[in-house]
Amino acid sequence: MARANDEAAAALTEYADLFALTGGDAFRVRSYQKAAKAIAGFPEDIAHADVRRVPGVGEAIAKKVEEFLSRGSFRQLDDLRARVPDGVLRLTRVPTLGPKTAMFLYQELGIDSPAALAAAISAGRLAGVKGFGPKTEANLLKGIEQMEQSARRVHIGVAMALAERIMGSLPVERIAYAGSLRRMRDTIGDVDLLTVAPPSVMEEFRRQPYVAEVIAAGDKKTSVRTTGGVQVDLRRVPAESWGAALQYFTGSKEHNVRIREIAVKKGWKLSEYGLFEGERVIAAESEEDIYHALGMQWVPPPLREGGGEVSAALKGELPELVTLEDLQGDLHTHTTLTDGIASLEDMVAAASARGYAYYAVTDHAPDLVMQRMTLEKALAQRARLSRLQLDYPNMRLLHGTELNIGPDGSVDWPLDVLDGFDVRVASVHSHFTQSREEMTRRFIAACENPGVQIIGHPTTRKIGKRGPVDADWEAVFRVAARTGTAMEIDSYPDRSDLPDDLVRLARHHGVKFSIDSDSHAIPHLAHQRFGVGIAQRAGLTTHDVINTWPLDRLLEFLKR
DNA sequence: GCCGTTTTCGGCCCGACTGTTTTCAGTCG
Repeated sequence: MARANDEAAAALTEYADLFALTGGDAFRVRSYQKAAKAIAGFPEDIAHADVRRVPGVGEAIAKKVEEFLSRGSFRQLDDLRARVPDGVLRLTRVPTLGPKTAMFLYQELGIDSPAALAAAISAGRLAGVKGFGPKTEANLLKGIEQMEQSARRVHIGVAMALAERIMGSLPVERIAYAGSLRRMRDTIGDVDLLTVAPPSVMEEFRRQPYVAEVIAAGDKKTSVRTTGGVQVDLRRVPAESWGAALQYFTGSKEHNVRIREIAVKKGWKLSEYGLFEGERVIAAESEEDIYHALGMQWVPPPLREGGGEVSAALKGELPELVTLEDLQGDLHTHTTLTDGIASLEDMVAAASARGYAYYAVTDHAPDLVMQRMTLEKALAQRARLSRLQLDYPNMRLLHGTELNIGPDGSVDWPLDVLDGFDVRVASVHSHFTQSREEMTRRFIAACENPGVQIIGHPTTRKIGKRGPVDADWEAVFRVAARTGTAMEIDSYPDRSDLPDDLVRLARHHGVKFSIDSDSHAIPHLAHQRFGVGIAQRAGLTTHDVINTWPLDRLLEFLKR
């Protein structure tokens, strides 16, 4: 993972936001945003490649990025940071609150953070202020509350990239992540790392450029807050206790309580140093040995949530969970034809390098007006794809589309046009606030449409930004099962959608799933691993996941 | 600030929704 890309992209995005706040030209704002997106999605590490080769990066942005790479910031960014308090930037993270409003609140009322805004609304200071009626105030308060709830936690994409960066930065014999990250939870509070290394690793860790603040510094455990605001705990463990430490620090707490009870019943003791009978070590070096010694199957980390997995493992009845290697392809991806940033040819080449048996290109359909799709463009893409197929004898290219489920449940194209696509994903992209009844009717109508095969990112949540839509999911899943409509597990980490509780519910009703990346750039193809984590936590097997199936069986299913 | 079989200037994704307004600004996807 090219981390320099992500950091440079983050700096440019921050600059774009600050530039917008200070009244900068909107087209330039867009240029910075576009360049940031392109840099984040650029397959090569820009620390070692010329950033001018990234589309959307010209001389001016290249200079900024180069300065950023050499010293962690650039002059124009420093200037704007000095002019706009950090809290004002955070104001724009409140849903429905954009740059204009944020700057107005700051300059006219001295409101310089979401917390200050909440206090001002509660104190009635916004009453009578032009543009702030009762509904706006209520919406803002709700948005701030949502933000505060999700603050301090990051989605798995951020946590995983950070963990992998840290692991790569320390020259140690052994290092691994534990905690909720290893359990592949969709949000992570702090990152737990275990290492086998000499004590000097702690000082080396504290000196790394991503460390903003040292919270605790010992020779067994060091805690820091990173520049991104995430807390990271690094623990040194003895090599002979590696498995016990991994087990202990992976959790969950509920899971570990159950495991320790079993040990105690046998007259043993389980700690982060091992499984002991008195002084005698029964197992400690490997996690598998510990579980086996306790008379149970090794439990895959995503299942370790205290939800019946321990009794299942004792009976030897854990499901054979779907794995990343089981996936034969990806059924939801984009290209530059709509909002992707890599060409059809490049995306297909990257998919082939991942060894897929099949790969679907599903650019947006016309109803999402901003994407400027037309039937002519879609058909031209189909022709391009079939020519491209000749170069990939081992991978079947599927021409698909991501339809837009309108407020009434209808989709972009009539049935005869839909029939021409191999893969039809349909997703909600607007009207998120419909009532439960309307939303339920909307999804049911989409499931009953014979032209729809897969419901994309069903709840449409964006972690830390937007909650899930409200629907009677049980009713939707019943119809999906009856009509053979698959639910997507969208692996894009800020979506992680469906969430695992709804996956369990859907599976209970007999629904099948498609674990897709929803890629808009080449590196996104690797996000499928996050979707597999959700599927594992929900107990899915290859039986449940249509894109683990061989092509023939998949196509048969998609015929409905 | 980027880009160019509309090419070195003048465009740049565009329409809809929301809450407020009494004709529209701001935000979003």
